[in-house]
Amino acid sequence: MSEKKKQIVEAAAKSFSLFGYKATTMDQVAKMANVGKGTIYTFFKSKEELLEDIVSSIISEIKYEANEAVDARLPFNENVQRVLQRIFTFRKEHELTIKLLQEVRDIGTPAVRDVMKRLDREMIAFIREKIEEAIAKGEIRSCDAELTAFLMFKMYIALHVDWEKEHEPLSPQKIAELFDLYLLKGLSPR
Amino acid sequence: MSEKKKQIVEAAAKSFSLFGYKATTMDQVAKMANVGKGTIYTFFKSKEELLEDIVSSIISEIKYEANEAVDARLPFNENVQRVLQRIFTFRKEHELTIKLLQEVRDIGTPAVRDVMKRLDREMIAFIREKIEEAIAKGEIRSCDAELTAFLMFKMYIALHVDWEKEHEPLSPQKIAELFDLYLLKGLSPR
DNA sequence: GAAATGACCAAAATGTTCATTTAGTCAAAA
DNA sequence: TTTTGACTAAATGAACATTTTGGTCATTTC
Repeated sequence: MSEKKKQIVEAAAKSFSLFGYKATTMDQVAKMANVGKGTIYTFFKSKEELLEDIVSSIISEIKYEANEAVDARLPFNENVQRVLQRIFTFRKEHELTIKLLQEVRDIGTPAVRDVMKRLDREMIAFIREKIEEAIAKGEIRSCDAELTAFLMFKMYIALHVDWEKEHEPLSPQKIAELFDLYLLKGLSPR
Repeated sequence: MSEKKKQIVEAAAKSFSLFGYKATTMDQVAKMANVGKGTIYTFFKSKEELLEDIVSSIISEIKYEANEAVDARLPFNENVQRVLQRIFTFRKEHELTIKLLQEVRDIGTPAVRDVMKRLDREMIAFIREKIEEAIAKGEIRSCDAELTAFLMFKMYIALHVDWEKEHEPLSPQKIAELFDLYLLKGLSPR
């Protein structure tokens, strides 16, 4: 990747993270990246594409981290927990992700909404792969992998995000325990 | 309840249902109810309180219907399914509920958002009661009833509402099956 | 001559003004 | 005592002016 492009992406990521997508202007990005505004448009055809590119990097990063969390020697239920925990820890600690999720909640910027939806979809697809692998290996009984991944994801959001809106947060141990009790007991091999 | 009050409540419910909460004016309600606007304020101290009163009725109605769905001869897992199905069928078919949920989604009227949140909370409280009864009777193993009710509710929304945003809708049978497979298997008595 | 640039432009966002609408009140009527 | 609708202060939104901003492209730079 060209040096200029790298500067642009870094500047944009920093500005999005500091001020949000909407509040970041292309002039701002150009200035922060020390390039002319026109240069940005030789690499990206629009502001939205710049955001998409950055979010694609985030997705790769999360997938990488989630894979790091997998330990082939552990059973499926422990690994799926580790993966989900990594994904949501990332979501909760990564500056840019936090800012973008805030922006969706508070302003609802359509471009940001779309891109965060894609992030969710890709996370579900990632979990789905893990489930399919586990089915192939006979670690869990056969099931609709897409649906199962979807439910796992939604359940994790419920426990990790929604519950805290009206109750005391749950400890990671508690979440793991609940996840095991409710979702995984139903998937253990017959 | 006085005749006038009944007229007012009916008119308001009809107007909220047709035009939404925000687009309904108190003059409109007064006209539809054939009363002077001032009369409304002898029964309700504000437009918001009028909405709250109407939603309270809806809550009672749903609770009544959900109780109707319970058959004491059936096991817990079937009853909880029947209750949840009734609750969500109501949500999906009741004109006023539909309109108010749309308004929250499209405009985000704060008063409506608050009142629909209360509806959710009360539904969770209702399910919680059923769970506590089942625990007392030894039909299911002991668990955090609030948390379990919360998860059941969230899972039903995921299957009934969220899944359809990007996939083919699930049949009621399929939902029941999934619910049983994932959530209830983990609750069966040891 | 390929890459980079920033002045430029149309369009979108934002600020401003002002007439209309609306939730809520209260003196008068029923 | 109960009901009412004209009234008011506040909220809304239509209309217009101004500024900002994403994106382009003729010109410059190396």
